[in-house]
Amino acid sequence: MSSAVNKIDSKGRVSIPAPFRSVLEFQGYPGVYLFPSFTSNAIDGGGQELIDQISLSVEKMQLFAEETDALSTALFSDTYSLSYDQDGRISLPEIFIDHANLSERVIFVGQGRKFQMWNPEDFNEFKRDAKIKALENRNLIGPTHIDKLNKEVLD
Amino acid sequence: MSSAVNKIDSKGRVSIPAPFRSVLEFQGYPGVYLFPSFTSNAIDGGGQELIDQISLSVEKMQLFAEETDALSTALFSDTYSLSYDQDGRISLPEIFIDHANLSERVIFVGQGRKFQMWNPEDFNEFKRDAKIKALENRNLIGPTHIDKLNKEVLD
DNA sequence: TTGACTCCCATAATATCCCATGATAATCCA
DNA sequence: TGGATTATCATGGGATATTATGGGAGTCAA
Repeated sequence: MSSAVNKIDSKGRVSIPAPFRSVLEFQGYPGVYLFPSFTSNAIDGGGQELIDQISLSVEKMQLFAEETDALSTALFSDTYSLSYDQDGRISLPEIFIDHANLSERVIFVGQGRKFQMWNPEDFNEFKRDAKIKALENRNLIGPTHIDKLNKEVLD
Repeated sequence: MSSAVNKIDSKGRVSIPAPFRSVLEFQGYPGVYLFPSFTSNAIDGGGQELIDQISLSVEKMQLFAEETDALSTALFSDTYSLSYDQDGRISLPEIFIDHANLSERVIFVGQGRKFQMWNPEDFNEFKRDAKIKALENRNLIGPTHIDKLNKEVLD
């Protein structure tokens, strides 16, 4: 839960927000696993638990061996394990910079056991769209004062 | 239900009123979950139960799976879990200050298991409007001396 | 060498801890 | 019962700790 915007400095380093670090350290090791999100221009991150969980669900699909190979290749080939320095900073591999369209600032968005890193502007847009879609959907179910709601939510 | 107006001090701290704290602690942990209200310039607050309620209402919207994920990401990114200090104070993230238009004072309005935080003036206005609407509705049902009632209620 | 990456330290801003105070409410007791 | 003593609470503020960030200096490899 929660989100925080941090700066990418001239050396390409960025601080993992302290609250996120304590969760990661609780899971075992002082570092993060990062991989590009499939569904958006964001980076997914998490600790040991996240990786364990992913490998587990891949293994469960073993019936379809060929697909599983392809899938785990796709999943893990771009996964990096980055340990952060004593100040809690990592330096982002270029592939993530590209994938998430990052430049000066990153927003860290908590999602329970994992988190995402976004270009802040992209995330705002994403957030706006998500709310609009939700409101449109509500409108299908029962007529509401959608203009008013839009205004409230989008402000 | 009760309400209380507390001060935001120079360091940005505000006391959670003691009666509210005892409800929160009863729910499990010495802290609050806060998020911006969908429908007004207020902050919704509560314990664990409140979070469960959010996830529930997201699910109730019957969106497609990706839309559900997107919406909960969007909502949770603005949801903070704040533990208060031994004096029962929290310091408010900037996003809440902005959303609820807060400056010097906050009014805590109890609503059963959850509560809202408002700018006191905004809340008065909201209350006034709500009463007017209620009166207008009554007027639709059967003619009443609405002007007189307005005067009585608003004074 | 140059560039990429560490490790280490400095600093400013913020958050947290801890204690003091005044106000109000609750309790006690002769 | 009424007045005095005790809690509880909101608030202020000093001291300390944490955090994000900048930058110097060292390491290693191409």
